[in-house]
Amino acid sequence: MKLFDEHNFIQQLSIDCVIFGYKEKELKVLISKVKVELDIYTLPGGFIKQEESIDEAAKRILEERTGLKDIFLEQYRVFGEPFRINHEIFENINSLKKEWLEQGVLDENDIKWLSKRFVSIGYYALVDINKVSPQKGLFDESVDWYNVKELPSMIMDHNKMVQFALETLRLFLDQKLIGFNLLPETFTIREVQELYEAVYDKPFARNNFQKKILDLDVLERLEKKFTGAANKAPYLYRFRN
Amino acid sequence: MKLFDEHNFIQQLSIDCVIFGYKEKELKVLISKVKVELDIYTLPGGFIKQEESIDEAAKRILEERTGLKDIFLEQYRVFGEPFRINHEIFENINSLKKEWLEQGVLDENDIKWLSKRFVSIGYYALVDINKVSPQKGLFDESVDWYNVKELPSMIMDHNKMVQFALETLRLFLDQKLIGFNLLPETFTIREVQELYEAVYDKPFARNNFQKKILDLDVLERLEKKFTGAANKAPYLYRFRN
DNA sequence: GCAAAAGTGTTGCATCTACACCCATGC
DNA sequence: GCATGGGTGTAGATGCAACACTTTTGC
Repeated sequence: MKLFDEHNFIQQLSIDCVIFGYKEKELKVLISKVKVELDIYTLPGGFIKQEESIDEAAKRILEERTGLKDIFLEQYRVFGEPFRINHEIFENINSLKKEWLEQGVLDENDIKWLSKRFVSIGYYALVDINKVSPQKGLFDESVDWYNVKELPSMIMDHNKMVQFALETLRLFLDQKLIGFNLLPETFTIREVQELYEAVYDKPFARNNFQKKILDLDVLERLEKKFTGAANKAPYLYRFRN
Repeated sequence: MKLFDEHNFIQQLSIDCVIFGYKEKELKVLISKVKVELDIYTLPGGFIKQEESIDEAAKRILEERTGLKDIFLEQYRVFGEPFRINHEIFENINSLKKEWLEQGVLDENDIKWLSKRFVSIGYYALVDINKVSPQKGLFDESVDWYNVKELPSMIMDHNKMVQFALETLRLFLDQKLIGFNLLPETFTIREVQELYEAVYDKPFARNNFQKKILDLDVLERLEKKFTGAANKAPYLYRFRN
């Protein structure tokens, strides 16, 4: 089955997404395990159709893996070293290649197409992890969330891609107030603080943080949240757009 | 003469450079006028060879037009709308196309190659304008410096590309101390201030600016510069790396 | 001396940080 | 009452902007 060719997609150009989620005080990244006997991990990625913009392509790729539309998503850097070739997948696993060919998942032209050098546009996305049920792609054995501090070793420069994405996230978290994309609809200030601490990997002073966030004047105070714990109930907040 | 094909270059992917220079209190951009009867202007650009990284490609393109090596040069954004096709050049100027074909500058395959949709990686460069003698590319009638505030209307989204490059420059001028790349080897504080005023298009308070720049502790004070003017001679400074 | 521009110092305001204190809740 | 965590207030430090003043130069 001919999946890829230059009439449908732009050749040698891909998009890879660093999808950030947040849960249990940990910043997490969505990573695919490729369906091969070796343990090969990659960022969710895809290609650009001839008739769509790169932003639309990134949106499509994201929707395929997360089921979500209308997500915060932005390009942050291009990765274009000449060694960016999928050696790991398309050279060292001939048995699998054979299987794919036999099952008609791919044909020889697809393999050739995929084996070229790729320049990849890095996008990063911020999602509410509770709304996502990760979807496997064509080549995926599984798709899972990993703590950004304990990532598996991925193909090519994908680990470096996450590093750059994290730096971009840190740069803009405050500046553009994008962090709320990682939280559920309502949340307490402490939860915001714990998110910030996960992103920057450092503690913040509780009271000053509270003041700083409230002074931004972007949160709407709702009712109190009774946790059952032996202390004052914190207020819930909602992000005003 | 077959110039372009997918064995030498990556298809449908280009690099466009916003080359900033500074002279006479004006921030300038290097722009090509294309060798056609109409007035068509473009940013200097080029393609990526199969064996080189995108940074190397950008460096090569920059060197071709400016003759300079070791220049500050960084990617800043990818432009990937599906309408990014060279209509202006390759559809509305059939007479010229004929000429090129007859003279053997290009062949039909090259025209086809160039007529596709291109995704373009935007790079911006900062150069000492005095060291540059702009070189014409293959399709250029002329290459000149234009005040960033009075640019001609360029093809496709090239004006927008300059706008984004300028925003990136403004973001990093202070943060990364890259402004000194636009100045000659030695300069006065006033010259630095005038550069900043040109970039941000707003005035700065003289004495506070001086303090701020010197407090950065990156300048080395040299001898005084006697201008012949009826006032105190300013010191010259050199940027310490 | 005087005008012009360089260089330095000072004061006030806004912002950030550290510390202190009171409030609500369950046991 | 007491431990726990939420919420608010205040003093000190730091950084930036506005203003004032002195210095050097050529006429």
